[in-house]
Amino acid sequence: MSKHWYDHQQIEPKWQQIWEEMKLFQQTERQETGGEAGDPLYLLFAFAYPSGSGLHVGHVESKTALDILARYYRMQGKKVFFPVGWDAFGLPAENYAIKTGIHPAETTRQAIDTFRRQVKRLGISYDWANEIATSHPEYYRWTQWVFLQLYKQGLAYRGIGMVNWCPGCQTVLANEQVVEGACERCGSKVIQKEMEQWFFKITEYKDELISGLDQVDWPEATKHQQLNWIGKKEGAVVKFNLAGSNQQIDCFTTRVDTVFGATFVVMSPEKFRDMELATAPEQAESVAAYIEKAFQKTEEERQIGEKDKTGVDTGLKVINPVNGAELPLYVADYVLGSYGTGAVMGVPAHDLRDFEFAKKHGLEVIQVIDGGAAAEGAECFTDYGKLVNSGKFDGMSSEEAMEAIPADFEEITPETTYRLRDWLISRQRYWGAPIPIVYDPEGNPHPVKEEHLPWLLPTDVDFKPTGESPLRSSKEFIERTERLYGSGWRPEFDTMDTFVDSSWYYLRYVDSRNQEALASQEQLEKWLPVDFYMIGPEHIVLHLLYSRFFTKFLRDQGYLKFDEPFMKMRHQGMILGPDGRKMSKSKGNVINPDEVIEKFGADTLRIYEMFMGPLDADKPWDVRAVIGVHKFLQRVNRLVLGVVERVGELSESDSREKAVRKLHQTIRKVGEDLPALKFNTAIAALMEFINTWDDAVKAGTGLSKAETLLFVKTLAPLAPYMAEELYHALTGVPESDSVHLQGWPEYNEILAQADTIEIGVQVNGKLRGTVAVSPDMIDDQAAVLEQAKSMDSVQRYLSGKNLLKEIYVPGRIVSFVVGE
RNA sequence: GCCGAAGUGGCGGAAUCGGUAGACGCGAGAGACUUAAAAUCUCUUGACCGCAAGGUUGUGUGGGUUCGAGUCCCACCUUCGGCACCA
Repeated sequence: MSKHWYDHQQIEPKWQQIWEEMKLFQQTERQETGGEAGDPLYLLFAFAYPSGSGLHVGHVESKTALDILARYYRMQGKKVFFPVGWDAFGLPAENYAIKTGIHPAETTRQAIDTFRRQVKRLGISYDWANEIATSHPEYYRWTQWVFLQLYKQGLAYRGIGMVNWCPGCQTVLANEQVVEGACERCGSKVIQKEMEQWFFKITEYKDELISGLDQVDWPEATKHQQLNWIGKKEGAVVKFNLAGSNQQIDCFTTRVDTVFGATFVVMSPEKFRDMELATAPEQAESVAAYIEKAFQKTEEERQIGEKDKTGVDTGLKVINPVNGAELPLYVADYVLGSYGTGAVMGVPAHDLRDFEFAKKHGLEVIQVIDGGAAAEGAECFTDYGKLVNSGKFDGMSSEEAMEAIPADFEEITPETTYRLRDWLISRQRYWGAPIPIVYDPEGNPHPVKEEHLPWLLPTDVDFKPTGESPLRSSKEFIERTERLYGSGWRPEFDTMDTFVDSSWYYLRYVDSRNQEALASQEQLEKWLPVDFYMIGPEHIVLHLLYSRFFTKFLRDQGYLKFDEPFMKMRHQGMILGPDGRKMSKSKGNVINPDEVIEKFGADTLRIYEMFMGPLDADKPWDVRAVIGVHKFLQRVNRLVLGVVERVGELSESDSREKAVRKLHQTIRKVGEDLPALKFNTAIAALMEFINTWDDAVKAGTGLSKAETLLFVKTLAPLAPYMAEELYHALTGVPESDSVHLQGWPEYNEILAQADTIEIGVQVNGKLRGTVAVSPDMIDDQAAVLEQAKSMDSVQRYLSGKNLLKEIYVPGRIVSFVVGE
């Protein structure tokens, strides 16, 4: 081992401890003691679920990326808020409790301790003073408070919702517990069951959840997914009168231009039941049986049976308002009760599903759109075209007809429909925030009084599945309710979806110890909205939608003054196993960050993960490449310590000038790449610089202490431990000083310029040589062309030919076009 | 099926206001040092032809625009992610 070996096992723990004692990154505490100048900048990492298996290399990637930004912006003089917390409620801890009997609070506490230790070891510069955990009563107290605000405004309501029900275990199952349509525990077939549940009326904000996306800097693909989830569609509702009755069936359609081609109408089983339509005795039995069967179907079966197009004729007739045609009314489960109006007009000639249904049930097909050549021979033509068989609308285009037809019939009105449904938040689970509702002896819900918050999660609970919410088994919970609200009162036994916890945590962070409010106005206004949010791609639909909903709601209640919570957002990609597949225990391809830190150090792990490739891409782990990064850091260490120990003057030479230029170019490049999240190219630039510097040292010269210091500062956000160690070695300042309190180094504009620029010379599009041009003659068109033309390798292709065209794009390319 | 993202050496990837493709790293090969190994250092490394100078070819496929295309346009193929009987 050489004398300049960097021993991470000694150095990293040393600085970790010193930083902790100094409270170096505890922005909030620093503020209280006078604060410091600079623009506030809120950097947010999607808080993690503290799983029992500890920190994953994927966590390391996103935490490190954000940490680099935090450190870089601090050096730029910004006042950075970089908080940390835990999404601590959730199913895994509860399942573990069912298996082992260990209370989820205990396993969660242990898991958080492990995560905290690992994160600190990584050198993440979190502001620990505002650490939160959603399972802490002082946190979920405010989760419950938000629920009560929603309740007061009528946006939290009770309704009928579908749950996965296991008839074997007599219990509700989460979607993850349903494996191929069966209970993962006992293997029974899971059915859908209706239960009274609590909902949040997110649909109240559906339009603003669309328009608000214009305000934010998010990846377009993410916005797209949000839009698809909300699923706004413009169309029309056609009212079909029920023959011999004053009842009407509303059918939503996006293709009202095809209304003359309707040959039947189909209702969803739910809709038919809810409308309580009277069928003739001969059909009543088969219709009832069909509906019964449809409700017994599981989600899985509905999907498997997709192609079937089962259905039953009700015997009832409806009247098409556009032409008075009498059409049969069917009930079929290919029509969804929860979308549109729950009923559709069947236009088999122009809708594939209707076509399949018509084929199966022997229904008429009437073509009303002429697609021209495109429709030739097609049995079912679903594109737009010219209307035919549509009375006075014949000859119109589909687009024209979609305007004209609703304008002409009272029974047809333009209508917009959405895919988004209200948010079902009830969970028949233990490890979550209790829903702050109590029921009087008549069963009417009442909000828990605010003075009774936090409405504590009881601890005397049996976790074993019994078919009921675990909270029912708590004597304390029931006694508490009766004591506070009166005898015969009972609490709501369900807990809230953990997405509720995570929909507002970024608000609590800014004032996490506040006892009087969710957060003070002052702190909210100072930091929010979040400037930059880093989140995994798995959370881009629901978590974001729910958080945006909460933000808009709290704004309307006067607590917030902004519309969107996350102004800029980016996603980290997934780190795959060395085999290129998703890491999992069963595949045995999991990389443990602790082991990497043990062997190579946190700085190596950080830089390796940042160097793997673009942040948002999925990348496989390469065990050997980690060593390459480690070698790079060892070279850095050796070169810097060489400067510390050097005696005598530096000799001026070409290679020294080269190194100095490279230094300034590197500072510029890294300063550009870090805020652009291009960590991989920033590190490549640092490596190039090290190569150039090393060349200079080998040529008997090198860099001065002051120059070396610039480099160490440039390295500091990426390799915080090594940079701190080398900073102290170079300057000899006391331990209470830190490289992480220094300003970002400024580069010298002139030195950062390249001394000569190599420009390619093309003849007929093929590269035939390069010319070296100095920066001061870069715009000298004639001189550069002359120089290029005179080169032998170019002349060879020019002589004896006609020079048709000569092009010089300054600093880029010379291009000659020749002909015979 | 629909929506979205992406296809570049042996590997991870760089270069996208169109302008020298393959930066940086890994791996591989040759060499130096060493009793030997590790570590370190030097050189080579897209493919093909050539002793060399050099040439040809090359960014998923096929067309197109252009002096010039990884980058733009059209059509297609493959992979991954999301949604999925959404009327």
